[in-house]
Amino acid sequence: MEQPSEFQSLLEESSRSAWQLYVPHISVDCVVFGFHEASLKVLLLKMKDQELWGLPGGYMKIEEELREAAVRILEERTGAHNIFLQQFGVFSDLNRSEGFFQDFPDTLWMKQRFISVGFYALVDYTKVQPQADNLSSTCAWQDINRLPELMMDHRQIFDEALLTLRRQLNYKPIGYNLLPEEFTMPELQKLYELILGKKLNRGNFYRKMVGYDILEKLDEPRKSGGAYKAPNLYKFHVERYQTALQNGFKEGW
Amino acid sequence: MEQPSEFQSLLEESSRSAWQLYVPHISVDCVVFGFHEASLKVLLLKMKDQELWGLPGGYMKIEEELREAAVRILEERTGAHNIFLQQFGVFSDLNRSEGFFQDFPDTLWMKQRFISVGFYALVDYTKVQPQADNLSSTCAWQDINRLPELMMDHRQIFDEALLTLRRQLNYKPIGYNLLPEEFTMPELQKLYELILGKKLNRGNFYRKMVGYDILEKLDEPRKSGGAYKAPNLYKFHVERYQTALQNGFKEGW
DNA sequence: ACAAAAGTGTTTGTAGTACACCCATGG
DNA sequence: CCATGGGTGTACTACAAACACTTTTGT
Repeated sequence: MEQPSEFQSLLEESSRSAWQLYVPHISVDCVVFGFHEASLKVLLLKMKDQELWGLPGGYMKIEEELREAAVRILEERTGAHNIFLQQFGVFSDLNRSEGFFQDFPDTLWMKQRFISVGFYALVDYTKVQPQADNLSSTCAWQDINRLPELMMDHRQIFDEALLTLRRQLNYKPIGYNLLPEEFTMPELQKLYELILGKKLNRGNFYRKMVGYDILEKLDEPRKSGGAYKAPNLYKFHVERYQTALQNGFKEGW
Repeated sequence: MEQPSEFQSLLEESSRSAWQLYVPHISVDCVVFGFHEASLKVLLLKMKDQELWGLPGGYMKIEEELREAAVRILEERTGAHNIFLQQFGVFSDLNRSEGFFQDFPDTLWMKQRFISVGFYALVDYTKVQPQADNLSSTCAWQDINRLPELMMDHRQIFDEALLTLRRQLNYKPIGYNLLPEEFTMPELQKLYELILGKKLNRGNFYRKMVGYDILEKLDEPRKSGGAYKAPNLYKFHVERYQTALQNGFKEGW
């Protein structure tokens, strides 16, 4: 008999309390988007003793609702509060975790069949302190265009999240949640371009954003240590932002 | 001690086999839309011994995926095959079934906490034979504008389904699944108006539909037993329909 | 001078909305 | 003739897309 790996010992330890704490068969996976240095990032965990990365996830406590579980998981992983969360799909393939757990004992909590509910989250990169959990060695931001290989069906979950984010760009408070309090117009445009995966015309974008009447221009431009003209700073006018979102920026028919 | 009601006996009977057959804590609820006599209908079940109605639903078998479970449930309730199914949300409130089952014994399968995944379905009214299940006395179509009181959170589930249907009207094969093989332009327009809850301009609707290039006009008009001019019959050109849907009829940005 | 940012103008094309007109046809 | 259905014309509006010009500002 081989020695169980350290990873397996950890799984077994978490497993013991899990049976009491959580509702079986149901899990939550979160796709956390952040925006930094002109690129769109996702928060990933590198599993201990494994080359694979995974999405932050967890289980639903007996007395919890799904969304509460997602909030709790995200607060543990990011330290941030008031995170924008949106459910986007359920993943129930029979064999979705088969490959990953096949070498581990059947009594593990994690080896049950799980139906996973996907949430995507939008966070202010500057407010997040990525924290690994007890099964992972690292928690880090990764560029969405250069993702490492992901465990189980997490790649599919990520793709679905990004697709949903794209579709909801016109209707949901997306800039508001991904940008710091104060930001510049080029930053906002870059963010939109990254989400949509294509260039947008600057002049048109400017007019459109100003036209929505949800931005407040601040008096002072960014005190740039860099070169060239300092860009104007903006912040969202929260109240008008909320009401604009009620109607949606636009809809069909 | 009171006698257990007939309804309770039935619950207890179903309960016994359920523990072996199904994955606990996970259920499926279906909002089945049909179109008939110029109104939009939903398939509902009237619970035995109860005044309340409920959505057709069920549980996921051990070796089943969620969608397969929904398909099975719908085939049992409607007799129809190849039903268009779309997942639209997860309902996980802690107390979502509390009120309904409070007078029944705690050992009942149904009294567990369930996380319910909502699917909406679009069916050809003429192909459906509503079938009650063993807990319900009636399975019947109800006008969406005159729904009876629904059990648990089924009203909320229905509302969410209708909202999703409305939003997806431009992107998904909605007319195709709700109408019989052959239909007239006024019928198609009426369907759209019912889903959207508002009148549409006839001329514009006609041009738009013809412009999508997914309809085939048939040689013969409807041999109307009624009065006035016989309307033209159309059917969907399945192939062009599918490709048009790939792209979506329209998108933002 | 240069490069980035800001603001505005113009043109073209497409799509939705509203209204109106004419024809066809079955009773 | 009338009510319904079919098909088209047209004008107004909104918006997107592409492009261009100007001005401001920090190094």
